[in-house]
Order: sequence, then C-alpha cells, then structure tokens
Amino acid sequence: MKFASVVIDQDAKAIDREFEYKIPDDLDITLGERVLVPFGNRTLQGFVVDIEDSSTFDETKLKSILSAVDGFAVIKKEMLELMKYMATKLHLKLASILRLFLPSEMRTGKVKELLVRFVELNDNFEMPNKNAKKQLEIIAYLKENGKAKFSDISNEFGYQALSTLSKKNIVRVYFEEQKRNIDYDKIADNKRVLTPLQQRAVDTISENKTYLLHGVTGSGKTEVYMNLIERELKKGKTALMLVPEISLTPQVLANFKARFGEAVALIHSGLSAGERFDEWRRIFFGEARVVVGARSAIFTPIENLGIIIIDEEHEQSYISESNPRYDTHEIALFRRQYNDCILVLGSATPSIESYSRALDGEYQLVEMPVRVNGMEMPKIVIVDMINELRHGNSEIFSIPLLAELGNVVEKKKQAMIFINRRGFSSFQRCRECGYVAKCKDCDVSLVYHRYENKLKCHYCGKRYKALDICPSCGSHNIKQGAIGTERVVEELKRFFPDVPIFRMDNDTTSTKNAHRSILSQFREAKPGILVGTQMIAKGHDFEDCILVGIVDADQSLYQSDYRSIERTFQLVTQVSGRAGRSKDQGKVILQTYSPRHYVYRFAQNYDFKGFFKKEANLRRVTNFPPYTKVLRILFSHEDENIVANEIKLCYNKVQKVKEKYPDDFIYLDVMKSPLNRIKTKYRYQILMRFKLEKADEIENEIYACVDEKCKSSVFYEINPNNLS
DNA sequence: AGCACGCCGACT
DNA sequence: GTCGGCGTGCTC
Repeated sequence: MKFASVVIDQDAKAIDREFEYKIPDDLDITLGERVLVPFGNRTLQGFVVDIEDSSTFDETKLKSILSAVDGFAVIKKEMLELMKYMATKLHLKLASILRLFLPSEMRTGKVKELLVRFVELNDNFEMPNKNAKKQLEIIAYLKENGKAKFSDISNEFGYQALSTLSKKNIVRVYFEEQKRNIDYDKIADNKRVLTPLQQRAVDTISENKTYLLHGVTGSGKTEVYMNLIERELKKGKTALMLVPEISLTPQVLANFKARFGEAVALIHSGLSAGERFDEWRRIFFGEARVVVGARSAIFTPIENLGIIIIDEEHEQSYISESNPRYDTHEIALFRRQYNDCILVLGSATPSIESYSRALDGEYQLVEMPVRVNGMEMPKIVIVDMINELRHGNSEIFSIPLLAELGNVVEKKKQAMIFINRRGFSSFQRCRECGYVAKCKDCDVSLVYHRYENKLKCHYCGKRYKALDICPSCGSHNIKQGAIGTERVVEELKRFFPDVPIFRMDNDTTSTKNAHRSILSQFREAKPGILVGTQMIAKGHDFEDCILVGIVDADQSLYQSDYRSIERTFQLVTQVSGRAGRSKDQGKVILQTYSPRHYVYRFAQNYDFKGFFKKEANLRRVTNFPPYTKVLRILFSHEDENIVANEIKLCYNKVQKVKEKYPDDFIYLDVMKSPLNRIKTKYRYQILMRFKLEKADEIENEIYACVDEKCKSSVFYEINPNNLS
C-alpha cells in the first residue's frame, strides 16, 4: 500500500497543508498528478505532492484517492521543489503556488484540447455504386490526399455522401488534437551579423551562472539574446525568455517566430484561454523549445533548460504585487540553480539591487556601452516649469516643447509625448467646499475620464457619473486635478488642430488588436504625435520620431518610497531612447519642477554608473535596500475592528522580536495602509526595516508572530515597490 | 472554502 | 415547544 500527500486545490489558509490518502491498488497515481479526493463530505480536486510507503496519520482514518484527473503528472518534479521553496521562503499558500503552474482555465476544466474530426479511407472496402458520384469523388480525393478534416470534406462534397461512406465503413472518422492557431505577424527573419561588442557578450555568457548584461538603449541586446538561445538549441537545450508584458508587442513576437519558427511558444495576456492552454501543452510535452512570455511564463513546465533570460530586468512588472506575491528574479534564480543553466538579466538601466550584486561578484557583469549604429543618444533638454510659470506660461506644455513640436510638424516628422497617467485628470474637486469624488469601495479619489465622461476607480474599476455640480454644496465650480493622457491629447489638438494625434494607454488598448492598430496608424502619420503612458516607453522604433516630450517627469519622483528616484532615472532613459532611432539626432524635452535634482543631471548625460554610485551611496547612508531589508505585512478584512485588533496582536509580538534584536531593527511601526480601503476591505500594515546580517533569522521569527487562525488575509512583502 | 454542530431568540 | 440565526471547529 502506498500513501499520497495531497494539497487540496482550495485557496483557504485553514486547509492549506498536506492531507494524506491511501492510493488504491488499482489506481496508478504518480507524483505531481491531479486527483479527486473525498474531503469532509464532498469531493475536491487536489495535487499529489508526495508519495510514501507509510503514513504519519492514523491509518484507520485515512480515506482513499477516488481517481486521477489527467492521467499524467501535471506538476513536474522541479515545480514541486519550487513549490516547497516558495512556501518556506515567501510564506505563500501551497494551493495558490500550485495554481501558478497551470493555465488557470485548466484547473476549472473549462478548456480542453481542441479535438477535430478527421476522415481517412479504411484499408479494404467495397467500392460504392457507380451512381454514387459524390461518394466516388470523396474516395478519389482521399486516395490523393490521405486524411482530411471532416468539415472540409463535408463542405466540399456534401455531408450526406460522407456520412454514407462512414456508415458503410469505407471511411474511418476519428478525432485528432488540433492546436489553436496563434495570430502573429509573419515577417522575414532579419538576422544580422553581430558587432564585435555583441559577439564578445555572446562569447562571455557561456558558463552556467548568472550574468547582468548592461547594454545602453540601442546596443542590440535582443540580437545577443537570440544568438544565445540559438547556441543552446544547438546543444539540444531549451530556452526561456521573459519580457515585460508591456513590451511584448506584435513586433517582438513576430521576430521570435521568424527566427525560431515552430519551436517558439508564446505566453502573454493577449492569448485566449484555449490558446494559452495549447501553448502550455506544447511546452509541457517538449514540442516547444523556446518560451517567450511575460512574468508568469517563469512557471512554465519547460524541461532541459539551457538558458533563462530576463529582458529589461529592472522592470517593476517582474514583481507580482497581488495575490501570490513573488519576484520573478527569485524564481529565475531557483530554476537556474535547479537546471544548472545560464541566467541573463539584461537592461539599459539595471536595478540598483542587481547592479550592486554584480559589483559584489554575485552576478557577472557584461557591458555593451555603445549603440549598434554608432549613433549618438538623443539630446535631453531640461525645462524648468517654474521658470515657465514665472514667464506667464501656465499651459501644460512649455515654450520649448511647443517650439520643437512645431518644428516636427513643419518637417513632417513624428513626436511622442509621454505622460504616466491615464484618464483626463487625477481627481475632481469642488472649489467651493473642497469635496473630492471618491470610490465607495476604495479609499482613493476617482479619476476623471473625459472621453467616456465618467469617473473611474483605478483600483477596483468601478465607474461613476462625472461631476457637473458638487454633490455636497451644489456649486458648479469643479477643479480638475493633475493631468492625464486624455487631457494632453485635448490640449495638443488645440495647438495642432490638423495633426493626427493618437493616444495609447490602458483605456485605448483594451481590445484585442487595438495596440497594433494604433501603432500602425501612427507609423503612417507624418506629421503625427503619439501620446501615451509607460506603454510607449519601450520597444517601438519609429525612424521618423525625432522628438520625445516628457510632460511631467516629477510624477514618479515624488512617490514617497525609496525606489522612486531609481524609477525616474529608468523612465527618463527608457523614454528618451524612443527619440534616437533616426538618422538625425533626436531630442528630448523633459519638463520638471525640480530641474536641479541629480536624477535629471545623470539622466541627461546618460550616466548610469554615476547615477548608481550616487543612489547606492544614498541608500547606504539612509539604511535602505539593498543594504537593509524592508518587510511589510499587510492585513485586510471587511470589518475594520477585526483587522485593527488582529494586527495589534501581531504587532505586539513583533515588538518582542525587536527587543530581542535591538541593534538590528532600524524601523518598526504599525499603521493604516495609505490606501486604507480597497474593494471594500480595510487595510492595515506593519512596516519594518532591519539589517541584513541576521535578516533570515529575524524574518522567520516575525512570520511566527502572525496568528495562523486570524480572520484577516495576510500578505508579506519584501522590499515592496510601493507602500499603498 | 464549505459544511456540521450547537447554542440562543421569535414564531406558527 | 421548534425553526433558524451564525459563531466555532473540522476536513487525511
């Protein structure tokens, strides 16, 4: 008799542990399989995470596994190990980790293999009557072509004839699994000879360890990645390449398909459930040997890995901020180690964390400091917006930006305007009584979207009627808050009524092909202006785009977390890169109210190393990561009393830990989360910062402070990106 | 998560 | 008397 440990597939902490079951002798259950088990008085789905010869539980009370779900182990060995690692390291629920490893629709049984009916001739049969013309045609066709789709034959020659042939056993009807066709642009592979610098990078990145590839924008990192992948494929290995969702554009996908053809599997949010499921199966069964995808692709069951690449490694989006919170880097490091393969972190603006690891020798640094075409980086002009105001310009565009835009229009060239906020204005406020429209489920002000004339909550997505009169005092005097993309477009139309202006943000790209269509329209528009958020900041090369305007650079600068300066540097560098793809040197107009801030000085000179030195030093003296560790524990619950009480209990215990390590704690406090309520749940947090030496030890003691049975949901976050 | 068990109030 | 409210505890 064998015994299985099963994790029940339910997202509830009360039952998030292993339950033991007997494996009946007539069932062939393997490690990692999905099974159905009796649980209480119902039948639930679970995952077999361990198989033993004996049981630790009272054997007479053990129940038996009812059946297998898939008939094969959906969770491979590596992923079981990864599950254990994530559970201990990140304190995540086992079930929620396992769910990351399967396409979500597969769990609910909503997607299946697409089975298509085929027909083929049987080996020996009696020819039908000469009068049965259609039937004879079908036989002739099948003799010629072998098998064919049932539907094709039926459309071509008629259903009656075909079904008669089937009844007479002349043709055999059977089902075959058909992979859904993923739509991508078909282009020719534009493989280029590597520059000596690129070649050197490829040659250097050869050992099974972690490399940080620091290459300036335009240094041709993608071609390096592709060469590395090719090399691994030749060795019979596979490759996993992660790209931020936002830059997983049709062009990028097309490039990979062009180079690697059928070997590529694509995983991104644009896929339908069925497509995602098929790609996952192609990866699982080893048909796909190159996986290109966004964050979640790090969990795909690809085996025999030779290389993992994280492009734009500094990107925020590699850190999952909701539900199972994880950092893709950490998962990649685990898989690198497990597979003993290469890991490449690539960026033009590496994160402070990664770069300092490289300097410490933990990663090997590989540099590509020169652009492929030898072009100069675009010139960044810093415009002091306070000065503009002093000279009587209270518009959102400065005089220099308008002048440059005029120049672009005159030359029939293109410009991009970057503003990192969607909607029209950040809030609406009554000038008379100060009333600000807020979401009723979340503690945030609503964003005005003029195009739809609605107020939207950017946290829960709820929509409200826009204010024309103040609901509190009846005044018509409504003020608009900080500007967003819609407002920028509207203002631009005022100045350049005849120029085509496009807007690209979350709101305009929600439909399937919107992204592609906006970009192709913009490509044709000369002159033309593209206004957008983050979304326009990467990957798009427009030869004729000679100007980039950054409307409000400070926006990311004054978010009160320790990474905001780093983020601003990355953003400015990234956005500026968009202006530099043409023959003429591009120009960037950066509007700011803090023109003297060092971040802009370094960005202006494209001086990453200078910036790193300054910023790293600041982090060191102010005791912030990577020199310390920040830990945030977030409690949330619909009942404010419950969260407040439960977090207080936890905080008291954490204080005891602090007393035990008085020299290691730099900061500890408990507070309402800045966004006190989201989706009807109240949020409170304990925030702490401690030195690295005993960090693991302290961390474990802190995790033990959280009452397993408390009603609030609890999230742990290490070095969080934002504290809201 | 869901379901049973159990201990208190208001109802045919 | 009993129907049903939801607090507590259990699920291999």
